[in-house]
This record gives sequence, C-alpha cells and structure tokens, in this order.
Amino acid sequence: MGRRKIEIKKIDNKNYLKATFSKRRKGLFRKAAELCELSGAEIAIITLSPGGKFYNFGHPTVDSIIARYCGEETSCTLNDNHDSVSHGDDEDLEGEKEREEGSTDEIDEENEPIDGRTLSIGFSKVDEEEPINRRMCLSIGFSHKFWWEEPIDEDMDPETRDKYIRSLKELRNNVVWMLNDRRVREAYAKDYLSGI
Amino acid sequence: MGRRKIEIKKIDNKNYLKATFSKRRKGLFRKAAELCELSGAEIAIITLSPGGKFYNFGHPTVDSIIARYCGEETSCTLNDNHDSVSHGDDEDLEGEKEREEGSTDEIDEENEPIDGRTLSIGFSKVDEEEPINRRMCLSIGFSHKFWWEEPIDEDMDPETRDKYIRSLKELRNNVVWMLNDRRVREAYAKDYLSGI
DNA sequence: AACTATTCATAAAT
DNA sequence: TATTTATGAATAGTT
Repeated sequence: MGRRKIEIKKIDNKNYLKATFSKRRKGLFRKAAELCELSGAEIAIITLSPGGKFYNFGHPTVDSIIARYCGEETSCTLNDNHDSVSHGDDEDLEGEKEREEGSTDEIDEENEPIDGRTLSIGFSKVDEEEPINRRMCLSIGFSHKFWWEEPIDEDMDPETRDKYIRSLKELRNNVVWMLNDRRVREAYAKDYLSGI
Repeated sequence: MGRRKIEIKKIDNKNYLKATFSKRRKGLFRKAAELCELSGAEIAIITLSPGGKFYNFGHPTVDSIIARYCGEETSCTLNDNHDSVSHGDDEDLEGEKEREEGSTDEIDEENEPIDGRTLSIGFSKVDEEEPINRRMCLSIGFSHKFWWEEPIDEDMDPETRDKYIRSLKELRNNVVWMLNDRRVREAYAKDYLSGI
C-alpha cells in the first residue's frame, strides 16, 4: 500500500525500519480499535519492538484481557471455546486458513440488548458456581437500575454487607466523577494518540 | 475500503457482524504477521469475540509474550521501559485538545503524578475515618499498582474479602470499558447534569 | 465463500 | 521529523 509493493522480509536499514514499525504499529492499533467498536470484541495487543520496548493496545485494557485469557486457559479444556494462532517465522499464512471454525452463532444471549442510551455496570448475579467472567457483566439498555440497587449477596453478614455496598456506592460515585472529568478523558485520548 | 465508507460504530445485524468480525480479524492478524516479519517485533494479539470466544495471534507465541509482559509489569515502576495505550474514542476529543493544562495538582496529592501514559482507577486507601469522597480516588501515573493489590479491609472474613476483591476487579474492567465509550460518557454526563 | 468497486493504508518522496 | 501523494492492499456490499 505505497508507492511500490514491498516484499515482506526483515528491513535492514534502521531508520527505515523505525519509520515502518511506527507507521504500521499505528495502523495495526487503529484496525484493532475499529474492530472493537464495530463488533464489541475485546482486544489486547502486546508489541515488543525490535528495540525491546513494549507498545500495547487494550480495549478495555491489556491487563483485563490477559486476566480473562489466563482464566479461560484453565477451563478451556472443558469447553474448548478457545482458538490460538501461532505465527512462526517460516510459517506461511495461507496454510492457516484451513483451520477456521464453523460455529460462531453464539453472540451472547445473556446480556441486555445494546441500544446506545444508558449503561449500567452490573452483576448479572453473584454466584460462586458461575465462571468468573459470567458472574458480573456489563449491561447497556434503557434500565436505570444500577447494581447497587440490586440485592448483592444475602448470606454475607449484615455488617460486612453494608460495608461492601457502601464501598461500591462510593466507587460508583467516583466513576461518575471520572466520566465527567475532561482531564481523564483527555488522558485516555492522549494515551491513544501518543501510541502513534 | 469497500464499496461504501462505513461508520465505525457497533454493527447491529448479527450476520453482518459475524462476517465483518471474521474478515477484519483475519486482516488484523495478517497485518501483525507482516509487522513481525518486517521489523522483527514480537506481537501477541488476544481477541475475545462478541460471542465470547478467544482468537489469538502470537509471534513467537502468545504465552511467551504475555510472560515477558507480566515480568516487565512488576518492574515497570522502576525502569519505565513500557508504554500502554488504552483505546479511547478518537472522534470527538479533537476540540478539547486546546486546554493543555498547567494546573493538574487537583487530582489528589496522594497519587502518582500525571504523565499521560497510563491510568489507574484506584483507592488511595480504604479507611472508614476518611471523608467519603477521599477514600477512593483516581490515580494517573506510571504506577501499575492497582487498588486491588492494596489491603482492602483486613477484618472481613477471607471468603467475603476475596469475593469483594474479585467483584471490584471486574467492576474496574467495566469502568475502563465505559471510559472508552463515547456514548456512555454522554449518557453519564446527561444523568449527572440532570441531577443538579 | 468468492468477487469487485471503493476506500484505506502506507512506501516513497518532500 | 512531519506531511503529502501515488499506489497497493483491505474490505463493504454483492452474488
């Protein structure tokens, strides 16, 4: 995609390498961001540059996705809801096209439909038996019932439960504070743009 | 790059969503592979599809890169050889760039200084005696120590405490997600302002 | 899943 | 180093 077609092989010239790495990393992150927004996917990209520096992209965050990935790893032997592609040096990409899955009809029926109006941070339920990434969920919808209005966990002792609920209420207040703090939004935007 | 220009927003139609996710994920992985070969970078991409399925790319492998990333995490407060991007919405933040602030000492003196690199939502401490809006706070800085790594409340019974901490971790993930969603910020701003 | 009109990404130039 | 532009590559809509 430039003035000339280039061969995909290691670039020798250091200056050209730096420029290309920078441009293409930026492009890669933009593509990832678009894919997140279009599909609602969560994506983490960890890039270790030839100079040994990390440049990472995460939506919502690298760490949250790694945590889920690592968590999922433990149960993936049971439900096999997991796919990995390892790209080695001598490996050609075409060969990997064969192993594409045929079953992707499960888009997540458990959550509220997205309508773009309001969002509540919510537990679907607090249940020790549920896998960790199912116990709590994000719901976006018309509802203004926030999680701190729902029963939390009835068999906590009352004092602890109150303390717990108060903490979450305060966290909610701070979240609203943050959401309305332009500096925070700017910090996020700057993070994104500085990654270019 | 198609017959029409499309807006980068959540796709409603499930079939179209599936097709687009599949095409773009493939494109993303190809771009990553090219970047690896051109620059010699190591890249891991962890994708959690809207259907809750993982699709990963790794060169040389996802796990080896995660291992290095996690290792780096623990020492990043010391050596600062680390960069993270949280994906914000790049559309509507342009106009706000004007106000490069010179006065950012408002954020809470107990926290790390703002540097525009990383952001953590954190408690400074959990302390019943502190005023309610000081117990929990926002910290922006190099530090990757998040609040759930701090002692929360030692006289909770261990099981409840674990439950509490896990809940807050998930909540934190959702908060970051929210911070990156323009619609959510707008919805909250509306809620917030109407409450005055 | 394959095609192609179009938009997008970027290699080279500036 | 940043910006511009010509061109190759990715993909949206179609079949």
